[in-house]
Amino acid sequence: MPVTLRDVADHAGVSVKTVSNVVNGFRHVSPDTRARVQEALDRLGYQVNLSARSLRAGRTGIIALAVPELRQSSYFSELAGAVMQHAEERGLVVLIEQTLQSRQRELDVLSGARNRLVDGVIFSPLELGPDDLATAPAGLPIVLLGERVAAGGPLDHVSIDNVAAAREAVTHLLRIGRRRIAAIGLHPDERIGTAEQRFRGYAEALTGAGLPLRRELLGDTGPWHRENGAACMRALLARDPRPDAVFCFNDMLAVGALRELLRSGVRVPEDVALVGFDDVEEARFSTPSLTTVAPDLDGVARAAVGLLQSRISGDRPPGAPHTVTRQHRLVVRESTVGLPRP
Amino acid sequence: MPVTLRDVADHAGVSVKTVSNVVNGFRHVSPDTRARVQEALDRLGYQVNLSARSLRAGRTGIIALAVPELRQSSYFSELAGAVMQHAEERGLVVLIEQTLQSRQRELDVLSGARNRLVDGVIFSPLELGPDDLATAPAGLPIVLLGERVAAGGPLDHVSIDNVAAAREAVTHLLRIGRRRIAAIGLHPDERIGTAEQRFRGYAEALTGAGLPLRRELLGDTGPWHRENGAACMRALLARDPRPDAVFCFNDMLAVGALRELLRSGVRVPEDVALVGFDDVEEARFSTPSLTTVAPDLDGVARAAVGLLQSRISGDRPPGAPHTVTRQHRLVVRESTVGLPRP
DNA sequence: GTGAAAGCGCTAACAC
DNA sequence: GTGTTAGCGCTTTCAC
Repeated sequence: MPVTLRDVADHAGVSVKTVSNVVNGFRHVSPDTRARVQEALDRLGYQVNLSARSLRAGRTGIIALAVPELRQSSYFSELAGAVMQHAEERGLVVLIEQTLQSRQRELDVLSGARNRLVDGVIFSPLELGPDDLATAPAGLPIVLLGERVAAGGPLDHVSIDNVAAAREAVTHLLRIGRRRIAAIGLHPDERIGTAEQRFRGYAEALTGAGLPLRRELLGDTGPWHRENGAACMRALLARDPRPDAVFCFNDMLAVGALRELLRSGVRVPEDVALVGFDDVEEARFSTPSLTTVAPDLDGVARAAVGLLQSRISGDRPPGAPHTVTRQHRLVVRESTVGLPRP
Repeated sequence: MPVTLRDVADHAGVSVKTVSNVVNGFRHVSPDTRARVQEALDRLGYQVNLSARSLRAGRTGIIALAVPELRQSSYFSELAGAVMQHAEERGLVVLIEQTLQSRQRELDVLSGARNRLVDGVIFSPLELGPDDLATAPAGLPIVLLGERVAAGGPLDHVSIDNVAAAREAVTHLLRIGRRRIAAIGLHPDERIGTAEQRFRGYAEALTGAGLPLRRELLGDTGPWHRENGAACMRALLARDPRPDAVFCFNDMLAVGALRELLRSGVRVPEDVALVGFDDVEEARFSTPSLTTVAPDLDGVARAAVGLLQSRISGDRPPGAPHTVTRQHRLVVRESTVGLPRP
């Protein structure tokens, strides 16, 4: 049987209000009373009932993080770790929600149908576009991550400059002399979203160098998982011309592509250079290690939690959405420049 | 302003109770009333207030999953994904808690101090031992994962047979002719826990083959992260005798060790064979791919959620702890047997 | 089949 | 400085 304020009050011979004051560190309590109450608190092992407090306060202190999935995408688990860390610093706990490539599940996140006891949501959508945002009720604070929904929409938004980052990645490949640069990770049915932006950066870099976009070098995939990277690489290797470099839209695809290249006896980077995106830990430890775009993950997480909390606390009333763009940098490793010459 | 049952009741011209009946699918409501209420529900966009329902019910439908961290250990993020999936099938949501190698944080998990609005906890401890379990209040259902707290303790417990699994892994190395088999991941200060059990299996396999335990082949590490695997491997390579095989206590260590071996020009598996533990996705995609012990992760997750729910629902009153041991199998890949002969 | 009322545990408002 | 009271939104008796 849980111990209530009432129980403690009875034991200490005071009112519930006084116990509440002590529990919440209210200043104006006589030392004598405070001591007596504290003793009763300890003896009975009182713990606040957060459901009751939440009901009263209209808040739970829980925020949701809605991501596609944790199992096959290291980026999202690293992101989750970062978000949890920054949330904790602000006294929030995080409830993670997997949307699992389901449009319906993403809509549920937006409407709050799935989690009605969270104060707000940090949401990395995969399926939804700007039109769907109309269904977001004004009541639930939402911060968007990633590029699925373009900046300028009705919601707060944190991202990096994906177009510029992709352009830099491909420019690096051009600079080391590659000309048949393939891309892996295209989602041709999408007009918006991260895939589209990274493709745009890729296309801009090629065009800027006076190179054509070649259909044979464009690798469509489903979800950005390792096995899809491998399958896509296999398809590219069978085509003519063979690429001499590959820009993968995330590191999972790159890891899969790398596996396939090495399995086929293709040398990396001598025959084919490889660039990924996200800079997950795994990229530092593959052989060859992976050149990749490193987003400021902690900056993204911190900004997202901060924006969300400013909405929850009411510091920023609904409307006037903010867009935060965090830094990124290209981390050059062995998959493009090879081992350091001894 | 959130819509309450009261609001809906007023709009539909019925009592709060009737609306509640409709919301909860109570059978004995006349079709006519039900339709009118439903219409009001839809029109006003009613959503239940879960804080209120939780306060009333004494339950929140949230369970916590307390793990060391998500960012550097793929195993725990894959585990988290699996737990979330099985929890959802049972109508529960999961709040993830990182204990970050902190003894105090683990104690807080146990006492429920950190999360007092969860109905129960699935807990994978790293720092705590059996003695600490005394501090677990009977009120909060807890299911333990892993071997930190030996079976037979006061709490429900789900794991695999780590000793047997480690023995099989090392026996495989013996069978392919290795004799100087090193181990990476020892925590020499610990008397219990996963490291101890995997070491025990390692030792049993060697002893069973009539081989001595050699101090030079034992690699102590801190946390089981990639960089520690690399550092530990570097140390082992500098010693005499050089190992001809390495059993890493998890896949992160193995990935780090592999990186270091390849960097040093050591051929895997020809010069040094490598075995990991956990079978994270990354192990399938490294080159060479990693021989590793695959625990029945879904089985573990399902059992943990099931045990926890049976405690929460009261199906199993406090006491009479269950221990569930799930299967494992050794997945043989290139890091021990090389590429398949064409 | 439907309604009235009590109360889950807490905190804010107000009295003393 | 401390106590009393009302009420957050819901579900659960118990009447009708």
